[in-house]
Amino acid sequence: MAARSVRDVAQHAGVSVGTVSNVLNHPEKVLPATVVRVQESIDQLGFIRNDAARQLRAGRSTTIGLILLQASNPFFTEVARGVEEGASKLGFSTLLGNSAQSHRRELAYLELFEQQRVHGVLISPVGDVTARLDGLRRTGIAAVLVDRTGAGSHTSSVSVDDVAGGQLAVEHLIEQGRRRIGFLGGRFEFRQVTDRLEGARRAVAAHPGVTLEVIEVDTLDVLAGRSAGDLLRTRAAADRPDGIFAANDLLAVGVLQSLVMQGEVRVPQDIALIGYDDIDFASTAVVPLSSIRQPSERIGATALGILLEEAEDSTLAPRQVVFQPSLVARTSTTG
Amino acid sequence: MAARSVRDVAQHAGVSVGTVSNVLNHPEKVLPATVVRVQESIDQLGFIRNDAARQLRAGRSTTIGLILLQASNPFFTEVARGVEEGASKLGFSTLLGNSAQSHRRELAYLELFEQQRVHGVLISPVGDVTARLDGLRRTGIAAVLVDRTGAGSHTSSVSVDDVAGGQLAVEHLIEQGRRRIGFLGGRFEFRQVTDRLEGARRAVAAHPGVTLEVIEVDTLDVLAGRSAGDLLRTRAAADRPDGIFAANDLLAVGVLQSLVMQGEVRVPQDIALIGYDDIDFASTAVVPLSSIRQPSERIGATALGILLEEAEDSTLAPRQVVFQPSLVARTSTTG
DNA sequence: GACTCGTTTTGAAACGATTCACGGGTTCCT
DNA sequence: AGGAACCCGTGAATCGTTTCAAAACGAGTC
Repeated sequence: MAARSVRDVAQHAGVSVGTVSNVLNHPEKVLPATVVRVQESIDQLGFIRNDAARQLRAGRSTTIGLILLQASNPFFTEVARGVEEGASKLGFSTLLGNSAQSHRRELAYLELFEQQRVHGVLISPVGDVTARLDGLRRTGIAAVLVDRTGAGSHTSSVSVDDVAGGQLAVEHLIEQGRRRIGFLGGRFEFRQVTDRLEGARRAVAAHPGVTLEVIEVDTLDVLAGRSAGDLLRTRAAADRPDGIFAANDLLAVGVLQSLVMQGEVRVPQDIALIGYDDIDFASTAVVPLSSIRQPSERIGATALGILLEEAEDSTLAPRQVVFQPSLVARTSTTG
Repeated sequence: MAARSVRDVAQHAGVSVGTVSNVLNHPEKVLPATVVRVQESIDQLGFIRNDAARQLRAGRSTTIGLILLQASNPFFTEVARGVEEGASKLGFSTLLGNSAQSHRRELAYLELFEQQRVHGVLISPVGDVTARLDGLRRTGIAAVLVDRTGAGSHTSSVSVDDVAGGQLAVEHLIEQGRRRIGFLGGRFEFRQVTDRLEGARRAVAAHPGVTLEVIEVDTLDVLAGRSAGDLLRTRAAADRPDGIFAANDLLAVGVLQSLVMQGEVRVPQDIALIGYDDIDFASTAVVPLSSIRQPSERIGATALGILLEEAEDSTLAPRQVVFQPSLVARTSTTG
């Protein structure tokens, strides 16, 4: 019942509403004694600012809208954490939406965020949202793409160089003396996957005598990895790869289970194995798994930074930040 | 720049602002022809409702505040998904806060949510927030506890019966013929852990001849499980448990790796193993892991339901809903 | 033509915080 | 003493939406 307003506080403290507002927002403009008196009234009445009224006046909120492609993916969870921490430090809150790879849901969130007049939008898009984002910008809402390059559009972006990641992985395998590289992956409609393969291709091309075999799977999970591993085990040792680069860690863990469980193939002695993403489970796998690590939290924090700058000054030229992934070498490649 | 308001739309369509508002909220009260005309103006101008103004008028928002104990924990992620999906279906949005087990952050979120005049608050609390929640309720903001019982307070709650879960796990081991049960766990300051142990105790007590050994670990992760497994392996077969109940799946996976990797101890022939939580990795472990499953999404959805009811009618008596966990039997216990 | 009903639309009054042009008061300078 | 400069505080106007009493209109009835 007790929803106190500035008016109540003003009355209680014997000042005008304007003064109460100034105590809240520009205390330096108010006589210290008055500040104290008003503050006491605020505490006594349990007054809490009504954010809706603030926003209405201000024209926009202090909330950042964040739309994730897939909330269950640890990579995005970490990106979100980076955003959230940075935002709360600066007094912004975060409204989180999970598009779950649905373009429809993604658009619904954009509409919701526009209704809320959010301060800005961070999005790892499913479909083509450039037009929609341009529309937002016209109404004064900045937007930044996450984990996708915005090259060619008016939108800034923060992404990771997956080609470099693939190259890093395969070059590491080659350095460990491997000559018959296998790329394990699938769902080539995802840019991430094709980029990683492209990186693998480049690494192989730079080293004469090294061959690349592409082993396609239907999904990027543990079970798919395990069946791929089962298949590899049936081959003659000379006929199978001596180094495998899996498009993600789940696949790699599956392969690992299949190879190691039977004791026939040793990792890394017979086959060196490297994954991608460096999920928590990579380091605790039966054989600690080498992987490629993306600076997920930094991606989120950086995207937030750019977003806030553009929210202040909409004339800034769009920027495309591309982070470089890094190699995490563990037993599965180094022995 | 172009932030159209109802006034703009009204002018463009040649009607009054009241009519525009009615088209938006009570279209049945407006002549169909007028609805069409107004709708066209809305589309042409690209008008988007200002939510802040709506909320200001309505007195509260259509946002649900959700405060999670630990966003990185899959259990809470799933709870959040349950809340989020239910909410968006009903036209509510979700504001997500991660207290990360910090009481300070938890309080900060509560304050933020009160400023936002959220429709209601769902919280898995760190510290004692009952007083704060009572305060919220007095200002018309409902609150429901998640994954913690609110017995004795004015607050409704939705939780899981961890005692029953522990009992279920150990009874399952006993049914499989195991007589020397080991409970693997630690951090006994967490109610969850002690409850699960209590459940194990009860199951053992109900079966004469069955013994229970508590094996304490410092953390609840894979590495701790692995060292515990290493320790067990050094014991004589007759002297070690023939059935192990781990306080969570991470521990269980660690034990599994240690036991199975050396080939000395077979799971489940020599030692049957069951975990808790049924995380994704349980089913894809080297030996598919039996586990206790909590209906996480349903917890979230149920909590949301109660919250919305209480938000409509604040005189409702608080309810304490306790869900029963279920057994997921896999190879690690059944062979 | 005057009347009543019922339907549709109108427009002003909220909601609560912020802003800003203004007024009253003091200090300091000339 | 007159006035400029400054400091504090005031209160009405504003943001955009919803609501609701009242007005406008049309159709039907006597």
